[in-house]
Amino acid sequence: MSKVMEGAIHTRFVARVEELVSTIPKLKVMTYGQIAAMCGSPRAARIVGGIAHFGDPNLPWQRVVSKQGGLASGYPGGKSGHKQVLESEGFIVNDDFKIDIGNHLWQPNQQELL
DNA sequence: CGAGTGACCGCAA
DNA sequence: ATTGCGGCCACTC
Repeated sequence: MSKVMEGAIHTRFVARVEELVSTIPKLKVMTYGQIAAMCGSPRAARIVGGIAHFGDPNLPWQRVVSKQGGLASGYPGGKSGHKQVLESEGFIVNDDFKIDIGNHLWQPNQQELL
């Protein structure tokens, strides 16, 4: 993977992604593609994944999932670890390591709409 | 400039 | 429904 995130280098894109992730409230999740789109690159979901792996560990990366609600294989402890973290936050994780994003999906825009 | 990387996404069979 | 494959894009060397 590009060593962008490994070196914890803050590029424009990375900064936006991290900032966005930091705004995800509890019991809410965002998809990689969604995040990428909001950061200006709808097709850069993979990049977001890379940032998730090597980005700021203080951020709630556990609230970032795939579009199908699938957990992250690269999460510390694997999907199992990811699952436990989510469950500890109150999420309901299936045996398939998936969550119901339809029920938890967070859309920052709705913040303004309120 | 060209090639390689990946916690993804979407389409085809 | 599941599996496989290719494209994708920000970034580095």
